[in-house]
Amino acid sequence: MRMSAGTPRIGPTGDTLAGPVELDLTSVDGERRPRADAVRNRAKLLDAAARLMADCGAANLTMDAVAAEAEVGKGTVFRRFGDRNGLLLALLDHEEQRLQEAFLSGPPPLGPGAPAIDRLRAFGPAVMRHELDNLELYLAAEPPAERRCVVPARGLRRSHLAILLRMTEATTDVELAAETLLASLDTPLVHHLVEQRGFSLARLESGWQDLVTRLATPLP
Amino acid sequence: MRMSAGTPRIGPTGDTLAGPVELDLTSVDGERRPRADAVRNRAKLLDAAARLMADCGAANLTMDAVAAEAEVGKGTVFRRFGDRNGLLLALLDHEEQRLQEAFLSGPPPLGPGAPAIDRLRAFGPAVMRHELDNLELYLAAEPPAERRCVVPARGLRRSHLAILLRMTEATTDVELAAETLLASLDTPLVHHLVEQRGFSLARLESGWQDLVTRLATPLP
DNA sequence: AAGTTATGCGGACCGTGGTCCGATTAACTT
DNA sequence: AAGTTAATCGGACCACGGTCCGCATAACTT
Repeated sequence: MRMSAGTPRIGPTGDTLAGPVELDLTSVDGERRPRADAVRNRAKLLDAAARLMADCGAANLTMDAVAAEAEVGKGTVFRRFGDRNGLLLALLDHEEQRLQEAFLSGPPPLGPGAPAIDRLRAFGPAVMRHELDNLELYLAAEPPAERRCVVPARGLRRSHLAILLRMTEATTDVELAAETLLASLDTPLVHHLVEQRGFSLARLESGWQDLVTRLATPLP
Repeated sequence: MRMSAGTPRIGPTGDTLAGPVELDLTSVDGERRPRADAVRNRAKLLDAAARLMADCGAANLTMDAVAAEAEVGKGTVFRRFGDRNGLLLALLDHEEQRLQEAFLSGPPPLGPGAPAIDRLRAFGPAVMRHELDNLELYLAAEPPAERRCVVPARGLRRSHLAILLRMTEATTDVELAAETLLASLDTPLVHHLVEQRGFSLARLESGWQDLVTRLATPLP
């Protein structure tokens, strides 16, 4: 459905020697350096999207409108981001990176420096808070069923959890436990619990702590 | 968004006595008995939808096509089911009921008669198997983010889990634990684990058992 | 049986997501 | 500097989900 990607790639580029060093920089695997207008347009589009999002809310963010606001053809939007969801995901990326920094290299107990179990305990609340802070975006960018589990951000969270779990004395199937933890942080779920069912954030957080404890403690 | 439902309802029906008994049957709360052609069309639509689903797959199930196949106007489809998702949900309903019967009144250990902990242990595998059996439908009928947690089927599963959990010696926040369990059975998640990540069903099942055990066992 | 009402019907209509292909132009070659 | 190539651009185009409103008719009233 998406691009054949089967271009033979028998290099008729500068090849053997011509633009040697920087070619390594831009093309790790034979990729092409993107054209100047392409990156310019990408930036314009993201900017326009963010602006419209702020003004009209995510629901009214139409692809046509983004294209118009960015003064760019509609086709360009789809070329750059694949589909509406891709655009939203790209927007989300920025926020997500801040979260990632926090648990990859931020201060303990979330970041490195604290015992794994404490980092695990801190992870849930951090994610919940982060997602509730950027709720609209996270809800709007929710991918459709099949792709939901494959979104890169999820992958990172997943392996982070798995690594931490493995450092505890847990006897469980670590991979699965990570999935379980991940699932319990699902944005729409958390949102629903807080908004429609009246769970306090504190309750959710202590629920998370409890879950972590139970998963990281060997059964008697 | 859906019907005002504010009709005053000062009963100009047969009222005080005319069609007394069956009126109670059809109108529990003053509701109107649906018109004959309405129920006929509803049936025709569900039938047509099922047929198309079997033939072309869920992805190609367009509302126009269903209307045409049922020899009915397009408006009727939307009137009856609200939106595409409503139609899918209605289709799903039938299968879901079979599952519900199984854990509400079927044979133990899934149904009543076995200790709560065993029923809990049996619940996960039953749901997973059921959803994987009707995978296409369950995936297609996945509601969009906001409504996902509110779908009736989910409510029933939730309270069932909560009730069983309360019957064990669990010390946890039962409501939350039920949500966690529910989340770990999410159809797209299970599907993804099995298909893309190569988890065996057996592994998922024993993962479920483990999770139940940990949630239903008091912490030391 | 005929009249009245309000419920359901149907298909023209609209907005939006997504595709396609000819014109355009950046990057590389000579 | 001019030419070549291949990727980008852009907007006309399409399909599908969802709405609307005048018409038909089932169910109730007399």
